[in-house]
Amino acid sequence: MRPERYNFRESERKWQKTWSEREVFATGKSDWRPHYYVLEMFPYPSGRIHMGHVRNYAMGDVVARYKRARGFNVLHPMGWDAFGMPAENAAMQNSTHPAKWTYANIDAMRAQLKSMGLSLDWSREIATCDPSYYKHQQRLFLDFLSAGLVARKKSKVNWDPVDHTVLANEQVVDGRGWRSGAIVEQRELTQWFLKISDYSEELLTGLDALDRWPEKVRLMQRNWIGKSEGMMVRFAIDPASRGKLAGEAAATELEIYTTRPDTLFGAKFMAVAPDHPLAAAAAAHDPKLAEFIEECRRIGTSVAAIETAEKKGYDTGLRVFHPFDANWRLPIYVANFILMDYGAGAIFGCPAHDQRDLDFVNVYGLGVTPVVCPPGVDPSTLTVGKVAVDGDGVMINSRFLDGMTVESAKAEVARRLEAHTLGNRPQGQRQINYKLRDWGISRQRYWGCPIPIIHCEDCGTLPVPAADLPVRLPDDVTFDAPGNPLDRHPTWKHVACPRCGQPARRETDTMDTFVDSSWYFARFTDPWNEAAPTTPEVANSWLPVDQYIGGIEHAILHLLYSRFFTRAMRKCGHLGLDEPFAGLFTQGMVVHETYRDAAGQWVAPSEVRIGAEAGERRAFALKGDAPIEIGPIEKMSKSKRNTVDPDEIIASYGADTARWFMLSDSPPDRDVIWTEAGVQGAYKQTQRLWRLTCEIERVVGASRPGKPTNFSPEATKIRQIAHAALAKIEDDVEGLRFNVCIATIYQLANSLSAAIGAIDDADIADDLRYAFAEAGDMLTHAFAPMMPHLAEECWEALGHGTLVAQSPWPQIDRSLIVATHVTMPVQVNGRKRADLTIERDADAKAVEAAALALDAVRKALDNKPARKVIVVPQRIVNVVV
RNA sequence: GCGGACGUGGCGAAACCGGUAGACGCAAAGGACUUAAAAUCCUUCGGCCGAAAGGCUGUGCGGGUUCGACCCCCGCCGUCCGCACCA
Repeated sequence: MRPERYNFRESERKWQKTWSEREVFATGKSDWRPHYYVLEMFPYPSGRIHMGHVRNYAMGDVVARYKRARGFNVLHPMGWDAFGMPAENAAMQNSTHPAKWTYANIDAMRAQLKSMGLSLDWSREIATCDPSYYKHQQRLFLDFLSAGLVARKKSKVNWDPVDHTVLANEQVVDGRGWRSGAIVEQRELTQWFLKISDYSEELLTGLDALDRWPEKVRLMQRNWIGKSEGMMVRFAIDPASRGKLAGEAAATELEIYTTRPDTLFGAKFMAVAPDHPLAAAAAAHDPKLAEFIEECRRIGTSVAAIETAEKKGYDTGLRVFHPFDANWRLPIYVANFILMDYGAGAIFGCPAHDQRDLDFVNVYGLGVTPVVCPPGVDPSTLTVGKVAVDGDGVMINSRFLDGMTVESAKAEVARRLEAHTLGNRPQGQRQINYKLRDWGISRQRYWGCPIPIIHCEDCGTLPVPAADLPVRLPDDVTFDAPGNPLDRHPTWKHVACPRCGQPARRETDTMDTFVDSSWYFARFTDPWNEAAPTTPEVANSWLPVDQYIGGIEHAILHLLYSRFFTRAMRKCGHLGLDEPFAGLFTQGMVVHETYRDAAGQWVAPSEVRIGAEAGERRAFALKGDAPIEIGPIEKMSKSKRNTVDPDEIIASYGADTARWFMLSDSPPDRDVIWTEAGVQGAYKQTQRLWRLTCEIERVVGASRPGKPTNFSPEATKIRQIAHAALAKIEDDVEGLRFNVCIATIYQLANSLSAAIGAIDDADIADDLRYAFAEAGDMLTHAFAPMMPHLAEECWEALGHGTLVAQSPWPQIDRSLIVATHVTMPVQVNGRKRADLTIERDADAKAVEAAALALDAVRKALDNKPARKVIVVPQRIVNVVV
């Protein structure tokens, strides 16, 4: 006799051991079967896995196990995104070494992941902080350098004056450093850049082919790349106004960028960015202007300030000539809303058709002339008040452009300005601009990949010779002072110049951690290669990743950087493809109710008892029974203490239950609400499936019958149910609709339960026993990707000597699914009145006649003749009176 | 401000191409078994009328197209997300 209850503790341990001993999930290196690469975004080793990880990895594991059953050679690896600031923060707080802290966390999290029973190939495990990984990253950096994909340039950065380090934009909150609380300064620092903007156009057009990516992510990347088509136009500066400028070499012209050359006759002013060279030149003789520029700089960083800042400007006194009218002069302002690093850092202002320009003009009273008249508006009555006019229309007040459409006016202005010369060059030139900036990767941090560069006073900036890689992080560093420990290390940075041998200085900046995660998916394809980052023919055989799964928060940064890296690696011969991820799925978050006590302090779910009072849900403290306020459902976070520890769930209910609950109910791309009742429900289902399997085993008996040649109607019915359900489950898993898939599994289980209840136990015929055995196998296969431990236990109970994890997906007999008869609803005037069961291939005439003959239909018609009968074969009949 | 997504029972949701709205699950109510509890099993479960059969109504709101609309079109309302002085 099988035990009544399924003991998850015993079974999960047993099957995990079996899988590991038999190396069931190690990916064969020489395997003729088609490849399938499924990958979940690898975790940062913070110390503990959280429910978001459980959800993410449960989904990936369903795909991996399913594809393995479908006959693919599946690659499903795991690693650690192990560099980053938390390790340094921990080092400062607990005086432990970042490496020690990180590797201890990795050990703890690996054990947690293993307790989930994931079908991972642990032999390929990598950690980005390991020299065996970052040595190849340094090699990639040097290859990119030789390929012209690396630049060293000055740029503005967020500088925290207390912590002495650069901060990422995300780490600046309301103009202050997130850790120190100090007001962040804008500093010019020389930084290393990866030239992602070389690929702006390719990264943009490449999105079109990523048809298995969420449209939302593609759109976000499109907006981020921010392509715009416009013109660079040079305006001559009126010599009479140039006295304002300093020096003999003073500028004679001003170049601007515009996407609206058609509105040139609506121009009222010119504006340059506060850090534009012309602004600096004009400020040299104008202390008030210098002060204005300084003020703009101070406000510059804070997002909040930008939102509320009014449009402000300062008239330099300089004047330019309108390109189409030598008698038309326009003033040059320095304005706080012009960005230096976009376009030319200067614009011409057309207030009628640009909201910002209009706001500006309304402050300084420079006037408004509309030049585009929207359709259906009388030009003589057109006025512009507080809202600029955008959109299409007909050109007015624009001399030779009058009457043209916006589009043809743009073309006409472009044609004329390209033909017209200023100096010896065309006055205007069509140009495409992108918002995408080059990627600054320098970080003044210890716990990151060292940039393999040596600075020599005589020879300049030199790459570390390949033979000297890796540039290893020194172990003996201190974190007792702010700033970069590498920079103040007594010896590490002092090296001999690889060219002249004189004393030189090592680069002490390390790489942004996003570099580490930009190519790990490629490393997984051959992590044993010590000589090179990839083995191209192996990498090319696995990549692109067939299914990548992770959070939407990486929609831009990580997913864009990886797309760039793949192209850069292709250029250097490490890969032979463009796109790293053929399929992308972004899963929703795990959310939970929040709780607060009377004092307003957050209370953890584990400290709360949920009860009912007067029919309403109420919460009480486990200790003392004080009432607890139930707050809104929010993303699980430590600060609100609404987290649930996966370890505790796995200990109380088992990994299968945790996985099953994460996959059921909510669509995978939406948030899932974690509830105690939901977990308990999932747990009940594991027991129910186990009981059902035991019953099937009892019906089937000790020896399985062979496949009979004929099946009784009862046996056929069971086979139809099982085959049809499995076919639907295939579709659901392929479409990543796990919640629907689970509903179908429930339906199958319910049907089989009912069928068993209906049979007469006395004498069970072989064909029925066969049908139940087959249905039991199919049911087990159906839930095996979600609850793999229970599935192994059931598989064994059903009399198999093999592992379900290594068994092929059952063959579906499609002829069983197509029934001979169909039942279709019959509507009268769009309202359902009856069901009609008829031969599947009955022709429309026969269906119509049968439908009209139904009592319920005749009654609904009430002797009135049918005006029209619509028959959709195998779907529906609608009788119109 | 710009862009996008979503809105279906008490709750999570399903409905794949315009064809039976609410599959499946949770919660709830009633019952069986039990000394009792847990576990398990059975029944009911969008709203209104009705003992039932059945009828009417119903997918955020208002229109439209269609034999037929959760689905398509137009106009609103609400929620969430992303971007944001990008010329």
